[in-house]
Order: sequence, then C-alpha cells, then structure tokens
Amino acid sequence: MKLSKRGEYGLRALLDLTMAHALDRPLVPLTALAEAQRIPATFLEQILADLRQAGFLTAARGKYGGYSLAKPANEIVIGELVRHIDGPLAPISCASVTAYGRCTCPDEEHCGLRLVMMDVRNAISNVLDRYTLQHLSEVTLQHLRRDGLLPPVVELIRHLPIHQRTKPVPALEKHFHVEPKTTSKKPKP
Amino acid sequence: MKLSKRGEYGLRALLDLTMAHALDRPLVPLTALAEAQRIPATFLEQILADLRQAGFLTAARGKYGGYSLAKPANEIVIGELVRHIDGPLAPISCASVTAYGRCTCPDEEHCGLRLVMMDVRNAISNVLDRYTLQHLSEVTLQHLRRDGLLPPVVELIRHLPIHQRTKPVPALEKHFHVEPKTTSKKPKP
DNA sequence: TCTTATCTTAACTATTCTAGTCAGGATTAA
DNA sequence: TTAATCCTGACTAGAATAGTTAAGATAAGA
Repeated sequence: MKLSKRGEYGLRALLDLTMAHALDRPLVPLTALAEAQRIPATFLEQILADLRQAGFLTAARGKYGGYSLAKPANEIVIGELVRHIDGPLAPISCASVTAYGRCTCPDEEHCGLRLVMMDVRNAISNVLDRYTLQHLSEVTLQHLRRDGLLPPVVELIRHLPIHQRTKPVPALEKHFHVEPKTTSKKPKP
Repeated sequence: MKLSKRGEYGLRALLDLTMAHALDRPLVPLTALAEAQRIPATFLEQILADLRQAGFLTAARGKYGGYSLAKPANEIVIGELVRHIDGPLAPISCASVTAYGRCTCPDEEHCGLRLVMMDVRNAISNVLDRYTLQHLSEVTLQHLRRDGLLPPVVELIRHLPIHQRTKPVPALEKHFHVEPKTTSKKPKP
C-alpha cells in the first residue's frame, strides 16, 4: 500500500510551492524546494519536469526563474497527483474505478476479495479525492503559525527579488497576433 | 497503493480454503488451490509455507495431506494477512500505527502530507481490519449459491477421501458462535 | 516394503522497479 | 557575457517482484 519516494517528494515539493504562493512567493527555484525538503535536487528535477508536462506546474527558465503552480491550489486534488505519479489508487486492477483491468482471478464476478478491495479503493479515494493542495497548505501553515514559524522554503528564498515573470495570462494574444512590446519608458518620480 | 501478487494469491488461496472448510472439506492440497485459482503451484507453495510459519495455516504432509486454517475463519482478519505479506497499511512510514518509522521529511510535526496519509491509513484499516476470512467466505458463497454454483476448489477435491488427519471438524461451531476454550472447567452434565 | 502424493527447505533466476546520477544544452536577468 | 536557472535524455546500482528448480521428508495405501 506504499506511496513511492517519487510520490512523497513530489507532493512535499508541491505543498511547499503552495505555501510559498500563499505567502506571496509564487515562483520558487528547484534548489530551494530540494533544500527545504532535503530531496536530492537532480531527482526532484525529474519529478517536477514530469509534473510540468502533466499540467500541474509551470516553469520559468533563466535567472530568477523557478516553478509555479499551473492552476489555483484548490483545483489540484491530491488523488489526481497520486494517480499521476504512482498509478491507480485501487490495490488490485479489478477494483479500480479510473483504470479498471481484469485481474488474474478466474471468477471475478463472485470474488469476495474483489469486493473488499473495492471498499479499500473507495476508502482511499474518499480521502485523497476530497482534499486539495489548498487544504494541505492551510493546515500546515496553521500548524506552523501556532509555533511562530514560517515554512523553511520561504525562508530560503527571502533574499531573492520578486520577479513578476508569472506574467498575467495574455488573454488576447491567443486570438490575435501582436507585435512584441516596445520598451515604453516610465516617467521617473 | 498496490497489493502484490503474493498478497493477492495468498488471500485467494486462503479464501478458497475457508470456503472449502465451510463445505466440510477442511483439508485442501496445494495443487487444488493452485489449479482452482490459476496460481503457479511452486509460487503458491512459497506463499503458503510462509503463512504456515506465521501461524495462519497448518499443513498435513504425505498422501491425502494438504493445508487447513490454523484458527477459526472469523479470527483471521484480512488486515493482519495483508500486513504479514505486504507490510504496513500506511502509505508512508510516518503515518503507520503498527509500524511507525520516521520518514525523510524534515519537519514531521507540521507536515500536512502526514496528516492526510494518516487519514488514508485509517481508512484502509477501517476496511481491512473489520473483515475476516469468514466474511469474505460468506459473501462469496452467497454469490455462488445465487447462481447455483460451488467453489471450483471444492469440485476439484470431491474425489479425494476425507481424511480425518486434522482435528475433528467441530460440527456445532459452525452453527453457534462459541468463545475460544478457556482453561476453566465446565461442569459436565 | 514400495510407491505415490503430499509438504519442506533452500537456492537460483529473469525481469522490472526504484531511487537516484550524470552530461550537455537552452533560456533569461543582470 | 556570465551566472542562475530549467530541459532532455541516457545511464546505473541495488532492491523487489514473480517466479523456477532441486533435493529432501513424511504419510497412506498396495
């Protein structure tokens, strides 16, 4: 019934990212996530690259780049993350709702084991599909606040400038071709 | 969140054994279990040997030998079987009740991931620790009866003589729930 | 006693999975 | 131009998984 290290690391990193976002640091470099959670950086790189390709994250390259959540934290369900990283929730394939497959049992229709495993599957889903990154972030931040602490990852990126590279989504650019912006000069105060 | 093949095969074989017992065939040779469930016999041999050493089964060697449950089916809890074969129910060690171990996370005390995984662990336990082989056997037999069938394993051993090598089948225990025998002597009528 | 059916034990193997590492490249801010 | 970042793909050591193989020990029945 194990969650893999990949899964554990991925979730921990996303949780840090969510908390950082909640504290106005929506862009976090991988190194900070890896250091805060003591995850081997090159391994985490793999994991986050995968989560980006799956649409959970966005990344900004280059100096002062990093990762951000691709959607609001309350739309990222833990169960979906676990399914993406570690596969179906059900202990055996014939008990899976989202990824049903026949098991090797000769008579699935009458199988009492299948019934109990379907109950297990639903019990897991009732937890993991109920909560989002938002929930985990809130409860963790609340615990930390009670002890007067901030998430370590936020401490680690305090010194970095806040770069507004998480540009406002260019709604019109998707519909029109527009010339690249000419550098308009700001009047100095 | 997977159950291993070992776990699946072990549970299927035990369930067959329980149903056979319920139908007055408490002693089943490995070959019948393997054939009925389409499990490689030599692999199942390994699994049952382990379950015997763990005290869930007894074995009778020699001709007309086989395996039997070592205790009444209503005392063999599915969760314990799964724990024995596949390890703790909790997805990560820091969420385990019966086998707690620190995970690699730097701040377990405030970890929201741990909380959700403890909920998952409890949800799994609430299913697997509630049901016994007796329950699974009953529901499976009921399904089979509804379709006018017997468990294949029982068909497979019909031709074998019933050898009273294990303790006499306690006829009344099937009809009444009786407490495990205590050492206190009851007055004889 | 001999044969046959059964469990016992231990070692062996092939494949896949896990948990990473490593090298080189592309992109961006300063 | 340089430093900090993400990107991609290949690589690997070790463990786990799912078995197989071989040489016994035991018991029933002829």
